[in-house]
Amino acid sequence: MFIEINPHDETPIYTQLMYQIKKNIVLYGDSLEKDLPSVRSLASDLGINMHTVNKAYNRLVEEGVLSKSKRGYFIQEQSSLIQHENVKEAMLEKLTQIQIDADIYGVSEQTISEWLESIKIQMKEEVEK
Amino acid sequence: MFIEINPHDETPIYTQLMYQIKKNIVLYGDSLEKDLPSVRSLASDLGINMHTVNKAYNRLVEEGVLSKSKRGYFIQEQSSLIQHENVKEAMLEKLTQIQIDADIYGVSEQTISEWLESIKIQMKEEVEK
Amino acid sequence: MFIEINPHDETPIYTQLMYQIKKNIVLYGDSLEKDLPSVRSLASDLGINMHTVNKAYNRLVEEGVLSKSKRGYFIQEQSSLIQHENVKEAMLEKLTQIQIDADIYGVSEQTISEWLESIKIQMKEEVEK
Amino acid sequence: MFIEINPHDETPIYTQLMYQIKKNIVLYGDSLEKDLPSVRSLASDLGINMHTVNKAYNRLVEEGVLSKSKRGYFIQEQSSLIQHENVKEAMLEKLTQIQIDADIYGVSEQTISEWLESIKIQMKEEVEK
DNA sequence: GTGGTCTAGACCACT
DNA sequence: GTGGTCTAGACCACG
Repeated sequence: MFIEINPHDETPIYTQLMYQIKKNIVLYGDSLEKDLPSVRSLASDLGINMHTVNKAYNRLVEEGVLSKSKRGYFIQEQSSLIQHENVKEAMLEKLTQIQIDADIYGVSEQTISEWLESIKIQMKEEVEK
Repeated sequence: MFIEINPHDETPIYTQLMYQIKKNIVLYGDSLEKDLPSVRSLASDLGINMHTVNKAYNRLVEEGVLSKSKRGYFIQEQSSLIQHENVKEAMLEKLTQIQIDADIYGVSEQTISEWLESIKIQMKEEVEK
Repeated sequence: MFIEINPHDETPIYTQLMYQIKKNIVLYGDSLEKDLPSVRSLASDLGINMHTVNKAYNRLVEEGVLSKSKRGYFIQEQSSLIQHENVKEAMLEKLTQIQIDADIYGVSEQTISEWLESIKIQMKEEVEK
Repeated sequence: MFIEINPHDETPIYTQLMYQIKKNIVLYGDSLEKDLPSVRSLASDLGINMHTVNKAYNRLVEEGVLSKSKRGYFIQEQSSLIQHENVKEAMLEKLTQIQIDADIYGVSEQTISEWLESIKIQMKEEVEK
């Protein structure tokens, strides 16, 4: 797990954490340890509070990305992931906002495609590091 | 201006307002009145707080979508819109999150394209109403 | 809202709160105020911490019983309640445990029906108080 | 004894164990060996901690389902089972919660009866395996 | 005044 | 040593 938190970012730490964890799963997939670091150890590693990690973990359990037991948190098999309605709604809202902003700022569809491509490339490069 | 606010939504009202105004500009463009309703009247029309309208207007001024004068707020000429760095960053962040969620939930690029299409169609239909 | 918390009960306070709120909705339904007391005021009324109330409220939002906005928490229209899988699973697990315990302790089906009846009657009586 | 433990489940392992043992008694009754596997052997068979098995056994002794002697744990004669107050209270609490959830989610009494039926059928089918 | 987030620290249940 | 729960208190965003 390679996790980076930017404390000066305005997006909540727990949200950053959620996406960092998802990113790790997407990038490293099956080669990752199935059991996640304990809330407390990850918290101290990242220099943040235990409760913040806890919130991120539990949100991911709600989303179906993780599972929890009395022994800790685990990465769910990707195949068993069912797309939750809330997640879809959140994606649609973001897409709508992107569409409106693109229209008003004159950002072409092609530009957006290029941005997406560069995001993907950047993610792939992180794997190879 | 056709503006709909959902006070029971989790997204801040001022954000909703910003996108509703942008949407109107995108959809109706030049056929719109250039001067916006006064802060007070819009607030009372929508049944929301004056400060909230103020915040939305001022943010849009910062983004370059509106301009402010002694006599009120005006829609900027679209041609003069400069893409602000903040806006681009916000769009990139949303795109990154969408990309990660799409990967982890197995949403194909095609599905996302379809979603985008339906968003556009839905917006066009609103014009014809 | 008539809410009673038993601090000596082993079931978590936030769980007790969840069921107390649901009970109020079931019993008093439409005659209830749609907006709930603020997390902080309810917390101080009950002599418990704000975060505990918060947790109960948010869980109920997840279950679809409440909705939240920037202005506070609201009771959802009962008609719009969709039964979440998690809730059904929890109910099934409880039923299974009840069934096993009933079998092993020789509690007849009739006795269980009687218990259920008395629970219902007790709840109705609380309304009339 | 056919015992299945799901270590990734949220319900405590010792609780799972307790119900699995009770289930075996209900299903196979007198045809079961009266003496239970030793704490150590069951723990290693199931790949769980010794203390966990111990806790489950001791709780069942408290409930009157098992008895303990120098030589190990034994299944009590069912006829001698006295219904403990704690057990009844636990059952009543579960029933109350089920009742409230059923009311609020619009689950009819008939549906609950059907669920109970399918639970019973499922348990019977396990015997025949 | 509303909730959201984050921190700090304590005690408990489970393994 | 794992997470769960609860408390206390601070600061911030929103309205």
